[in-house]
Amino acid sequence: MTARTPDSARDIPEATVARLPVYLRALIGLAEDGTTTCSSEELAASAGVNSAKLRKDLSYLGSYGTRGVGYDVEYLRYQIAREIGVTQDRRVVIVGIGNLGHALANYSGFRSRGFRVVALLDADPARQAEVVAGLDVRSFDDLEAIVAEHDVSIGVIATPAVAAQDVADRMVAAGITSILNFAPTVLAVPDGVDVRKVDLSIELQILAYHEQRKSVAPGTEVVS
Amino acid sequence: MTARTPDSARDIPEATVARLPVYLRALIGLAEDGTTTCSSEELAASAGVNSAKLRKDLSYLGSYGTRGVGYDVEYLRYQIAREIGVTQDRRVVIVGIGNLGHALANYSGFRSRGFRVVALLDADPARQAEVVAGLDVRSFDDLEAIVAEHDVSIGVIATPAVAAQDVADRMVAAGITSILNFAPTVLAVPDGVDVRKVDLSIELQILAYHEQRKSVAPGTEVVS
DNA sequence: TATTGTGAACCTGTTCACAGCA
DNA sequence: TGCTGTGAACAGGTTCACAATA
Repeated sequence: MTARTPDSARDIPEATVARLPVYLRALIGLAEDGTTTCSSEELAASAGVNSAKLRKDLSYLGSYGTRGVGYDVEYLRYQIAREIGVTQDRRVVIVGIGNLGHALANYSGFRSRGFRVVALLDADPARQAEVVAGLDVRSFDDLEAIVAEHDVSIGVIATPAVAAQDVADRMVAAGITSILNFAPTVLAVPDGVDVRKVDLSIELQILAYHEQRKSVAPGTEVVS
Repeated sequence: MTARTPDSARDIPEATVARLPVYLRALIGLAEDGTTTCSSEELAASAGVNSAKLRKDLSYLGSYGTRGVGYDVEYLRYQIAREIGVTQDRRVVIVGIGNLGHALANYSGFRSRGFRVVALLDADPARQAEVVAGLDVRSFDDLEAIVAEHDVSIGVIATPAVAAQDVADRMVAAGITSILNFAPTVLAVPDGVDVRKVDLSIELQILAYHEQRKSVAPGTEVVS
């Protein structure tokens, strides 16, 4: 008597959602190698997880495998792509076309995964003369018009930290509900807006912590 | 009778370690604003977490606050910096000087947080003519010599996916035990080597998943 | 009195181990 | 027989609520 959608189970755990793109990439790799069927063990190895976790994750989507055989690579690939929602194109704007913005604009992984960069924006008029990755760099003031015109669903912030909150506020006001933030700052946004952050210096500091602990000889911690 | 180190408690949970750099940044911001003391509530707000979590996290480091008063900003800042290990400089090499490698080499957050980029390496001889961020781009073959000479502790991989595993293998062989991987691929490394990955297209796909679910009207999931 | 530090309860995520099935 | 799918046990992380205390 449990209510279900016809085509996809609800309530996929967040940790599973974060791994689905990894599985998708692994499946694309297997398909390119000509593999048509794979076991949970093989796919898990390609994705860098253990097979129990993989099977548990896939079980939240449905039963797409065959007992005693494994998974059909193309079929599972399609099912995961549909679940993530990368079967339809998503429009992206990038704000802040410095070094990082350049790199993001030129990143080929966007196109190949259903994301289309429709505009590059920068507040600095000097940068607005440039053409990057085949797109004119436009004024940040055009944000609202561009979001409305292209039905933009994701905003990428690659500005300095000091500008990031203002950019986020403007994005939210313009109707964007998903933000990927590369600026090293905490963003405040209303409920219903998703923010994910990518923070280089935090990643380095986490590595530094573990590095520091490695250099201490094991057993040293016991003290009188 | 529990054994302890004199200067720092062991076994800090991984989730806490990942937040310490955020607290550190928040404290630096407060210090710049001239704040000398703050409550867990204030610091938590700056860091974008709730105060119970903040206090629990800090409790793993020791008792650095004063009941009824709060935390001394400078003192806590130093304690967290020491715990993370950013009080001593760490040497970094970046391999793969394309768009992203350029951006990383020019990123100012490195220096300000105790990380020093000592070399930029690329396998493409055409790129080895360049000077980026004041450093010559050198041949990837120089990796071992550079790691030995500068006591490099962290390697950053910003190459295409296809080259990343080879680069990681060479880094590990050269003695690097911490890797930050920007290439969209799963790296296999021996035990004792830490890898953290930053993957733009995975972040976008996670956002796309949530975006897709927002566009479905709530309550739609109940069927027949 | 105001705020920290923390046991206990709760929740989320992972792993185990095996029943179910092609 | 071999591999998936999953309940149950376990581990890790978060939140609550209050005792400890400057």
